[in-house]
Amino acid sequence: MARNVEFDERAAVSKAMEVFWKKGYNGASMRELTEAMGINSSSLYNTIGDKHQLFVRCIKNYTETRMDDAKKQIYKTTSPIKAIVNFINASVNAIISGHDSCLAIKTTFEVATDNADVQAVLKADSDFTHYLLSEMINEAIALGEIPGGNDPEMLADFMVSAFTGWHEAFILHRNPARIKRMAKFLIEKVTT
Amino acid sequence: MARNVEFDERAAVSKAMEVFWKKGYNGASMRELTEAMGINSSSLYNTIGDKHQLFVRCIKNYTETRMDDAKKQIYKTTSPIKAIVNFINASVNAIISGHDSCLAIKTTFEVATDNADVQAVLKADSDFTHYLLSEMINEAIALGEIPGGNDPEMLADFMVSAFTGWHEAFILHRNPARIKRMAKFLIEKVTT
DNA sequence: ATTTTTTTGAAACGTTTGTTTTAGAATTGA
DNA sequence: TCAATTCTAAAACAAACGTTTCAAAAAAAT
Repeated sequence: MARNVEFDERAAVSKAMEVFWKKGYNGASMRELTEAMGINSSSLYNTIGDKHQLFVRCIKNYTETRMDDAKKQIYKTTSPIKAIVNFINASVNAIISGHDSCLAIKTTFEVATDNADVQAVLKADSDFTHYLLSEMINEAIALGEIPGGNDPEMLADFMVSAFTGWHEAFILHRNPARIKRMAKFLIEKVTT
Repeated sequence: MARNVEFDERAAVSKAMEVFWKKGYNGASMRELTEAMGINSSSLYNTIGDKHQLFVRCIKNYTETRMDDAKKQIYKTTSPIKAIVNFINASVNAIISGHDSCLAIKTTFEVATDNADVQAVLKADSDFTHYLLSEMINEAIALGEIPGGNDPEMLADFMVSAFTGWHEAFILHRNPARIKRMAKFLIEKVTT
């Protein structure tokens, strides 16, 4: 038989992801991407495929990494309500620590509107976070940590939506205090 | 002297705006834009300028139209609290009635991150909405329509952020009921 | 060691990109 | 009416786009 693929596909996708993150789908060129990945375009087309397929791999890599991190962070927390508050605070920190916003949100507005593949990946990511939060809220209610007056699924939706809005607010106003005040209010309204 | 510009600049910008709205900044080509505007590229470059200047004009047109509409809707409302609730419901309707999301939000994530001109236009729009909501909340508190326990500026921030999050949620899940439930919760938490 | 298969790098593919040029039509003020 | 000026349309611009081709290098299996 013959030789095997030389480059590390995982690492290459990770590099490409950074380019898409900074420039967006339409703003990133194949030349920038392959240069960042350290491979030739022929290698890319032979293994991963075209620009669209590469992009799908990149956002999958992004969402999977994020889902794993969320799981890790949740399962080491002692109580449901602490897990919820930690989750909110982690989101705040991610927003105000400056990195180029969130790739999933950027992609939702740039690509998901008219591309089913991409929309499905991002929906799955959103569903996962939604499920995670719903579970925590249900547990918190069961333990009497928060009142049961509101639908947990709605609360989970509301939290996820809030995070997205905070990202936009921070891009426009660059003011960490405003984000923190909103987070405080959200915690108060969700847990009491 | 000599002749005047033949085409209607206002109408042309409005047509270009629709193209940017659907395709995004990087996704829209000058040929698509000039074709939609019904003019030749030489006319465009002679009057408005290059792609970037055209884009700035388009988002200014978008935000100014929106600000005018908001003013009209507010000033014909009888009480502050009704104005606030109407504002939230108008936002919900805009989201679930399907149009290609919101141009301002799309642009915030695609362009505002690394372009100061565009960021300034969108920040001005955000500041306007923020001011409008803050005023209404202040009046509602003064009239005793809602409790004064929370900072009106923070509440205004929170509302604007929520709207953005709902846009994302609707793109991913296409479920009007989920948006309406969140709106009901927001109204409840802001007004009681 | 040789054959076989696949990867690789560099160059080239035809399009499309944003923008400019050029020649002529049009409209104004005198 | 005529000269002055500025508009418009079509074509052309170089550069960049996503993608493919092709010959040579590489490594697996026989």
